[in-house]
Amino acid sequence: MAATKDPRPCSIADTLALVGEKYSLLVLREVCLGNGRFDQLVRNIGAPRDVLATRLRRLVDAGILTKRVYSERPQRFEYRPTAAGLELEPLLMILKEWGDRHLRADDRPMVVEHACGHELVPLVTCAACGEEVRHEDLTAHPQSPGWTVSGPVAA
Amino acid sequence: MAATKDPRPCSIADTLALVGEKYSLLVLREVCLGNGRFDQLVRNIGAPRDVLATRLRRLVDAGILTKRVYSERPQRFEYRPTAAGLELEPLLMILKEWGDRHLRADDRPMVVEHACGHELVPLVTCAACGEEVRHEDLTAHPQSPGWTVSGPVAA
DNA sequence: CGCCGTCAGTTGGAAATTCAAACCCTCGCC
DNA sequence: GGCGAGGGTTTGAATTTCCAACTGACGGCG
Repeated sequence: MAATKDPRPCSIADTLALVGEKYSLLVLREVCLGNGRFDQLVRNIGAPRDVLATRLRRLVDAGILTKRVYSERPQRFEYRPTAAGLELEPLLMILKEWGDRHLRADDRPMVVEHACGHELVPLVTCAACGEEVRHEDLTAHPQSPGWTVSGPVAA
Repeated sequence: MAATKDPRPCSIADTLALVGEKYSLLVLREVCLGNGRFDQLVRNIGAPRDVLATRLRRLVDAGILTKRVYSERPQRFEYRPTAAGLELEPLLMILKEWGDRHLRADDRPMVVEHACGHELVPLVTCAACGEEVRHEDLTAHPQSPGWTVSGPVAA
């Protein structure tokens, strides 16, 4: 799990170090759906119980989930997303949208409805101008020397 | 890698099966930055060469990357994102934004500029109404029986 | 009380992956 | 001929994953 050499310093990599392991984002999915109990997670995700236990510890440590007691005697727990965890939900929506479009043929296993009454189609926009983000409109500026980018990728 | 039992059918899981393995999204990052050559990828990502080779094959098979010859004699290759690959770039922006906000203290290693002249702050919005997506505004509707959701997660 | 069932994990050992370094092959260049 | 770059593959050891079984604290039932 240690970094091999010294790769590009990057917040994407840092975030993935927390939520990029197998099953972690599926845990977040279930927890966002309100299915936060251990056995529900095992069933809905299909992960081995030990791996799941490890992931849950990590996500709680990272401040993405909290472990709450929903019943003393018998003691029973439930995992819920923190505010920081909920901020990752858009990630799930984009993964879902991509999968629906590219991997499925009109048999979407889940439909998400937005409060406005329409089915949610998530769009990533620029907070400053409101435009949808397109690759050609982006320019990356590395802040540390030595970590260059090779310019825009033309079609 | 086989699914343990039969977990919830889900496009999020399907998409993660393609891009959720270790390093895959970092490959996409580099390729979107224009650093598509094998040795660049090894250096910038810090992945073992063999694992990287495996990931690249998988991403090409999935239609997320293409392998192009940029020089015959000596034969040299370069990986580039396909249209489908570029559609995953917003994912990277959200991971970056989350990491910048939660994992860093004003030492962002990369700044992305949008064509509008401002630094990019990605926002996920509803295509129908334009509003920013908030957890409380979403309702999930599973399409297959047996895969319930336990209702909204209150604060 | 004795037994069964649920929930939330832990344990143990075999199987699959990852890691790191070394190696290979094709070329261009001097 | 030797060196170096680019783009991988091979090898063997170190980690992780997987799976099934087990634990332990209860609650309920007869």
